[in-house]
Amino acid sequence: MEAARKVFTHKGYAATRTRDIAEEAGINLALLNYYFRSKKKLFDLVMEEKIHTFFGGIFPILDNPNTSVEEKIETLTAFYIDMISQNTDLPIFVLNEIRSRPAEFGNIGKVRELIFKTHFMQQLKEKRPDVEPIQFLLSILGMIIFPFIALPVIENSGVLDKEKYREALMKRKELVPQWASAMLNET
Amino acid sequence: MEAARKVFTHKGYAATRTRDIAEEAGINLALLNYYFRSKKKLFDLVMEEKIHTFFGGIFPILDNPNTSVEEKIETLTAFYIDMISQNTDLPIFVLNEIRSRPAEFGNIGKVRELIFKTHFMQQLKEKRPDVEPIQFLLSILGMIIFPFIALPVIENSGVLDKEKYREALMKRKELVPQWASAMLNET
DNA sequence: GTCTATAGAGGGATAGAC
DNA sequence: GTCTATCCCTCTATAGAC
Repeated sequence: MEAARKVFTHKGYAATRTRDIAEEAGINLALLNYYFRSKKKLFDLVMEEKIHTFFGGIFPILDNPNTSVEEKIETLTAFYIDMISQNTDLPIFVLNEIRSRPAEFGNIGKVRELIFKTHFMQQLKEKRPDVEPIQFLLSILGMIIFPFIALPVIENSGVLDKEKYREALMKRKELVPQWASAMLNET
Repeated sequence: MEAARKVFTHKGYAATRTRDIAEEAGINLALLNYYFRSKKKLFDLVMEEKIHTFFGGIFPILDNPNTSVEEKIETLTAFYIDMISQNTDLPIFVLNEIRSRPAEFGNIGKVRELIFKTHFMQQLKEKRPDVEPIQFLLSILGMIIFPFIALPVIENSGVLDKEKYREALMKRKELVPQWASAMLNET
C-alpha cells in the first residue's frame, strides 16, 4: 500500500505501471495482483484515502460553532499547509484524477454541505452580505493550495531552492489569515 | 492539431491514445503518424503551445513600466480569467504535465525574470518592504487560477451549475483586484 | 504466500497498396 | 497523401510450480 500511495500520487493513474509499484514495494508483480486483484482496485483504495485526507479536514474546522471567522481561517490555513507539506503532490494528484473521472470520484460527500450549511459560510454571509460566501472560500483555498500546485514550476525555474520555498510556505500560515481579514474588512 | 489539443489537454499525455486523436480529427491512425511521426512529437508541439499560452501573457502585463500596481493586478486578473474560461482544462493540464516531466517542461524561460526583475515585483517591494513580493504574487495567482482547478469538484458536487459558476468567475474580475488592494494596504 | 513463466489485450508505429 | 492490414512491444493479469 505504501508503495502504491507513493507511485500513484506521484505519477498519476495512467502513467503508473503496476511493475513500478511492485518494485517499489520490493515484491513480485504476481504477488501484488494476488493481494489487490487489479491495478484499478488498488488505485481505488489509494484514491479513497487521498480524497479523505484532502477534503476530510475542512468540514470540522469550518463547521465549528465555537470559533470566529478569523479563528477558523487561521486553523484551516495552518492545518492545510502542514498537511500538504507532508506530501506536496497531494492537491494536484487529487484534483487531476477527479477531473479525469469526475463520475467516479467527483462525488465528494461533504462538499455540498461544506458550501451550503457550514457555520463558516453563515458567518461570512452575516459579515459580508454583499459578497457570495463561496467567493471568499475559493480565494482562501486558492491562497493556501495554489503555491503547492505551482511548486514544480518554481523549483525548476531555479528561483528558490526547496528549503527557501518551504520557509516561504510556512510564513504563509501567518500571512494568509492576515490577508483574509483585510479582505473581509475591505470596503 | 486541433484534435490533439483537445484530447491531450483533456486527458493528459499518458491517458491519451493516438487512436482517439485520429478519430477526433476524422482521419486515420496511419495518417496521424505520417504527419507527426510519433505521439511524443505531437504532444511536444501541443505542450509548447499551451505553456506559451499559459505563461506568456503574464510577463508583458507585470513588466509594463507605465501602470500602477493596482492597474497591473486588474489587467492580469481580467486577462487570465478570460483566457482560462476559453479552456478550463488549461491550468491543471499544464501544471500537471510539468510536474510529470519537470526536466523536460519545467524550464519556463521567463519565470525567473518574472519573479526577480519585473516592474511589478519592484513596485511591491517598495510598497510593502515587510513582505516578500513572491508571497503577493502567489496569492493573487492562486485567487485567479485555483477556482478553475477546483471546477470539476464544484461542478460534480451539484452546488452550482456551469452557468452559475461561470458568472461567479466573471464576478471575480472585480473582486480579486479589490481584495488584492486590501491586502496591500493591510497593516 | 511467493515465485517464474506466459497468456492476452492494448496501443504505437510501419509496410505497402492505391 | 490516404488508406488497410499488421507488426511488435509493453503492460496487466493469471497459471501453475514450490
